[in-house]
Amino acid sequence: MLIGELSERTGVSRRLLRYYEQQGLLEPVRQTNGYREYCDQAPNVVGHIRSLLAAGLPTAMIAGVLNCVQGDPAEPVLSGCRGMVDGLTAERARVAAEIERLTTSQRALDVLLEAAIHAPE
DNA sequence: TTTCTTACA
DNA sequence: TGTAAGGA
Repeated sequence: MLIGELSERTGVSRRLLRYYEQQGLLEPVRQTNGYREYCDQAPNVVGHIRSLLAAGLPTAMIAGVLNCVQGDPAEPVLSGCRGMVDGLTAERARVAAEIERLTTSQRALDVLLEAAIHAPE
């Protein structure tokens, strides 16, 4: 299918679809006229890209994960990506650290707000 | 009509 | 990201 159809079926703009290609996330073949030709799995792949992006994964890592993610984006099926586990584990650790940092900020704000409640006008 | 690339707002 | 330009 051409970019227009893929765009309609995924709700992702043509512009963004071309951007995904630039990032190495999608690799459509080119017709003789230069038009991008996407495979039947493209809609699913785009779905995976969106969920992976939502998970906060950097595009560089998404490119790798896409090679072993299949099926409906709602219920991803992973196969043969043991090599990805380390990367994903590291990413999870990064997210956990971020949560800790934010939690610390939240506590600091709570202390301030608590003090504000008792502060005189 | 649809798509392509490049580049600017 | 949207959009315009200039082609195919």
